[in-house]
Amino acid sequence: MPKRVDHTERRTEIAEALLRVAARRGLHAVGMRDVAAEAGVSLRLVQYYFETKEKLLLFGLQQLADRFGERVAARVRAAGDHPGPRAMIEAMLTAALPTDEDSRTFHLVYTSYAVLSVTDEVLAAQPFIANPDAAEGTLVALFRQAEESGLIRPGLDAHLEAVGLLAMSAGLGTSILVGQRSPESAAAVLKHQLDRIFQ
Amino acid sequence: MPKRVDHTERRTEIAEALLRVAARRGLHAVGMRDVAAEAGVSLRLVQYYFETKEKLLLFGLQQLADRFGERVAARVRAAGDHPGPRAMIEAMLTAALPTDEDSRTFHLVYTSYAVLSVTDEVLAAQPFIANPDAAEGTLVALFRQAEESGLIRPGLDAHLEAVGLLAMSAGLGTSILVGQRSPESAAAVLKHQLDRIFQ
DNA sequence: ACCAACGTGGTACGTTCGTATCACAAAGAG
DNA sequence: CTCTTTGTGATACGAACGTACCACGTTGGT
Repeated sequence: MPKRVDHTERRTEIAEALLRVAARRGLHAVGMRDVAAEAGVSLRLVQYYFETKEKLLLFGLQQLADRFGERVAARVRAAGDHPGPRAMIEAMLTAALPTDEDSRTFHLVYTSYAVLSVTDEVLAAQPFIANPDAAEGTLVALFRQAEESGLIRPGLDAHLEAVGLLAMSAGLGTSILVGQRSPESAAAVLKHQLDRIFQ
Repeated sequence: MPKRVDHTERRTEIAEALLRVAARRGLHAVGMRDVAAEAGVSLRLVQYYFETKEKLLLFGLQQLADRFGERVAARVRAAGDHPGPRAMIEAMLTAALPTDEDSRTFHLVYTSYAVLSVTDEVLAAQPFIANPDAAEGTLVALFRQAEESGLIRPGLDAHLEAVGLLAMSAGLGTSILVGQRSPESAAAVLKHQLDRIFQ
């Protein structure tokens, strides 16, 4: 049976299983055995490809961030061939809202990781600063571009707007997740905010 | 030794211990024995006053929400004798930001509960809808009041503004918690947003 | 003064967790 | 054709967890 196997691919499959279980039962309740069962492999294999649970969690977080990046990129591409800054910004912000099962998973698991990273030092590492910072940078650039095109009233602080919008989007996402708000009303709030900034 | 004891008071003490441990090591890592040690009582007593861990968690969440309500109320009172709507709104929103150790605890543990409530049905019960909804209602009322006093430009949607600001505050709080943003810059973002709404 | 209920301690039980160990089959290298 | 490496299974181990059980001193009611 033991053909030579691609480690990276196998690790990805197992990490995907981890994310599925985490989405279903919560990240705190995920055990090595659950991941193994979900991936359809033995416990030993999970141990083999990720020596320790911590490394599995780390890889899973990385994977989650990567997948989300692709999701946002796809959304932006779907916004059209030459989308204006407003359309791109709206696509980015609404992509982060938990509207379908995939984005629900992302939001829930990512938030779980964020909570873990506060008390677990080794998990606090890269992605919780790098990833949102990148989104912030992109948003700032889009605002600057919109400003030069005269689409928004001049003199507004691109950085403050970008940070505020991202925080608002994240907060709305959480309230959707816990069932307090509908995705539609959250999108309306974001749209309202953008309406005030643009034109 | 067994004097007749006030159950409510004892339960409160134990719940406070739970919150302290949760703040230090994360809610997911809290065990009954940890709570007992932190409260300075035996494991048996924790079992005695809360028969099960689930009930302890539920009570702890209630306690956390109560304490936060008091905190916000104190902040609003501290804003002055006859604070304008703007000052009250700003007090409410900044009270939710994790600036000191107490509010850090609140934000972290509350977020942990929120994450748990998504997958744990019994925990999803009351406070995650009731509490934010109350804040939303208060904010809406303040906006209406400000509108009637002519402090803000007419025709703005009080509900959309309230929801957006609360979400922004929550999102900023999380980014402070994970170390991405400083409390000062988060407060500046909120202030900027309020500046645009008022007058 | 007795008796039932209350408050408290100690400890044991069954389960689950992450990790380690042992064994072995298949495949590439020489 | 051997031999070392790689992949995989089964299982064992020690710790920690939530909970249950048993014993005992104290208190208030009658």
